[in-house]
Amino acid sequence: MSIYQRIFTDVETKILSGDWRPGDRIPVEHELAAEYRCSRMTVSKALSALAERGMIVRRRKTGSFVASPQIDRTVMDIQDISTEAELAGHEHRFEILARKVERLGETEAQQLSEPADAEVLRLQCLHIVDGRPNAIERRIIMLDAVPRAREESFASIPPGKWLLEQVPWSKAKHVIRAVSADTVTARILQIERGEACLSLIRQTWQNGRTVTYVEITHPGDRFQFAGTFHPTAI
Amino acid sequence: MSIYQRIFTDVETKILSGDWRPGDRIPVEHELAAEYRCSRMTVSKALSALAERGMIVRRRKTGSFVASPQIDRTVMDIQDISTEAELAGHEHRFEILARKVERLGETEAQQLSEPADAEVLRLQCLHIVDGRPNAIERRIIMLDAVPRAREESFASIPPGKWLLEQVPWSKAKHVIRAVSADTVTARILQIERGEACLSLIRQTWQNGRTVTYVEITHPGDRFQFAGTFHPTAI
DNA sequence: TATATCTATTTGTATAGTCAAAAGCGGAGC
DNA sequence: GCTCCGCTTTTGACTATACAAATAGATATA
Repeated sequence: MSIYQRIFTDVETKILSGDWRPGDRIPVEHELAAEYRCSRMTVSKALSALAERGMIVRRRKTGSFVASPQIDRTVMDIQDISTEAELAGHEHRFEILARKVERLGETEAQQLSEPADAEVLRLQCLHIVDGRPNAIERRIIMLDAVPRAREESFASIPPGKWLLEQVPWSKAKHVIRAVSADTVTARILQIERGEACLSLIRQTWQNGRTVTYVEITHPGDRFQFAGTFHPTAI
Repeated sequence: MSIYQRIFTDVETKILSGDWRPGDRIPVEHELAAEYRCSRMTVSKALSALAERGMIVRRRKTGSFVASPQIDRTVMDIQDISTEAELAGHEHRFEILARKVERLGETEAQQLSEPADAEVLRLQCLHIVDGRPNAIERRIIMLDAVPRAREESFASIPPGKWLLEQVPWSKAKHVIRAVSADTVTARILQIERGEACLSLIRQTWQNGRTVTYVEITHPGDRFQFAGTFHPTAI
């Protein structure tokens, strides 16, 4: 393994493990060069690669800092409903419909590839954009991965936003489907039973452990996912 | 603009313009270094960045080559129905339902941000996977961007696959929605009218010019998009 | 003929330096 | 107080060079 790869993965690991938190300053190039007994060029190559991936932010004179965790925006321009809604200039609020701590059932455990008795926080949350129901969020948070969630009421901050601030992101899986609204969903979203809904399932990992699993169901006529992708310039 | 950025964009432009085609060999590092009057390190930095983005492939002793164009697989694991279906081990065939050359209408022109009188090839195509209708593809190909499409019948190769082989990709926009099947769509896909369908719209550009615009409609119960994304290692 | 070995080419990694650009900071002058 | 100037730190770009690793192709050997 080359030196700059070692530096890259060492720094990446410290960030993903939460050892270095967003905003923390990373040792300056000549310090890392001394630590790894290599030239500044080699350190620079590793840090530049991390910066390109958005893991860190570099500024002359002030140094390099751990960036705020966020799902890769080049992947899909959806991550957190409240942020998205506000960016688009809409009024957003939410209601927690249910919140309980329990253990994972057999079927779900298999679905998540997690042990059946794992303790989880189960949340159900309704998002309201511009006064109309916009999405139902059904979420499971693994309590061994995010113990702080046990004390959080989510009264003033939606779960998705809270998690993004708490947990550095390392891997995510998305599934997008079209489904017909069942009776319960239709009632909550104030739509007709059988209407087309867009369902997004996302499972997020940190260092191989599941952090959260969420299914977000939108009324099909009121929502769409959009993203522009291109090979970014240097 | 720095030297390595100039090299990067020069090579990128030659590839995206079709000047250098997939498989073509790129001048070796010392040739480019002489051309740009810089050191080999600088050339190396530019070419490595291109390799990381998947624009070129580098191999010791043999040199660097233009990679085959393909939609960034980290973005979304869908690009071309026939390739996807075959990779997943399904039997795939397709039928061209309509094919005509015409000029862009006012509404559509606005939607695509293209001049209203632009000549286009309009295609409608049904995809059948494992014997069942899987998707309707409604496609517009801009004939000034892809003149070769005028002579192509698409009898033996589906339009999506053909385009991927012809046109290098530079930018794409996706919109995913859930829609209820209208009468025509329902009849073609052999589903009930009003059933939930997953609609994917993709517009692809090359050097700022629209290449193609396509809407693919899947039966909601038979299809989903999935993708795993993580910060890739060096 | 088939296989092993050598050689030349090309990329990959690293060094030790230079100079430049950005930007925070303190002090001089008003 | 405020503005401007120069100092210093840190990153950014680049050079010239060195050696290593991979490997296609030529050559030698069994």
